Amino acid sequence: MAPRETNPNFMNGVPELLILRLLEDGEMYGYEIVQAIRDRTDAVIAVGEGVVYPVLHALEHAGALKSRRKTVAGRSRIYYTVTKAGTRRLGDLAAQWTALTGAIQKTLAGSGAGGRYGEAVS
Amino acid sequence: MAPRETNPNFMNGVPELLILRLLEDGEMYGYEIVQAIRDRTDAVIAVGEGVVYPVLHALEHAGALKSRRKTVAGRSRIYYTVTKAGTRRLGDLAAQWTALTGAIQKTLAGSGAGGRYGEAVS
DNA sequence: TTGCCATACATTGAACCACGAGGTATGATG
DNA sequence: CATCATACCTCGTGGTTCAATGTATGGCAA
Repeated sequence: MAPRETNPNFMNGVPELLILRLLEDGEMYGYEIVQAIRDRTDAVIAVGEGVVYPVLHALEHAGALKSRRKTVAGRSRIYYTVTKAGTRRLGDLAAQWTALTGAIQKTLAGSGAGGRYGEAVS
Repeated sequence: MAPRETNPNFMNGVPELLILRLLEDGEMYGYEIVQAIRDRTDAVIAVGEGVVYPVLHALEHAGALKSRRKTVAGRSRIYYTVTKAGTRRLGDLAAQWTALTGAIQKTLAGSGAGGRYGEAVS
């Protein structure tokens, strides 16, 4: 038989994708990102700080982000910016995501004459 | 502080969704489902048997599927059919999935004038 | 007739990611 | 002066998915 070959962790890294995309529009700090995601998705997606901070650190460590400290109103913030490598990574993740959702969408829409689940909800 | 409230396991259950959707078009057996998913998605999504069988058992246990044994060409197969409860479940999952991808899509498309990541790939 | 591969079922251990809870510290508000 | 919102961080847990492995049978070729 064909030697297994399934695609590993096929739908992870969405927080990473969202974070990179938000930062693409301008520098932000962690706490701000948490709220931005909640706000822009009408709370459909709400990642906690326990998700965001580790991702931020990992991305910086991987060279996809760079940070600078800044103190605003006595508050110390760490602003993150996307590097060139980060933009590439964003492109990759976005492409993967598009392929994945496309495939699922296609399956949902299917060819069945009966119920159809691929249409918009509202 | 605002009592946390993130949305738990926000993108799981995709295999379950696909399996239910496939079975909606007619009864199938496990091994067949594994290949159907790979075929219909052009191998973009490929779940292993180790994913499919447990899901099948769980769904049957939950009353969303019912099964019947059938021997074809000396091969013993277990065919699964969606129950009324399964159809409901499928509807729920599909709605969740639509909401989720919609939210992500919106964020990807964003308002940024620069790069846009929400468009189709090809 | 003896391997070998595809079919067809199933289980298991590890890996991974996201989650929630908790922890520190400061400024504003009452 | 106490409480809340800001702002950072880490750790343990839990749920899913993964690859690997196991069993058994049928078809096909050497």
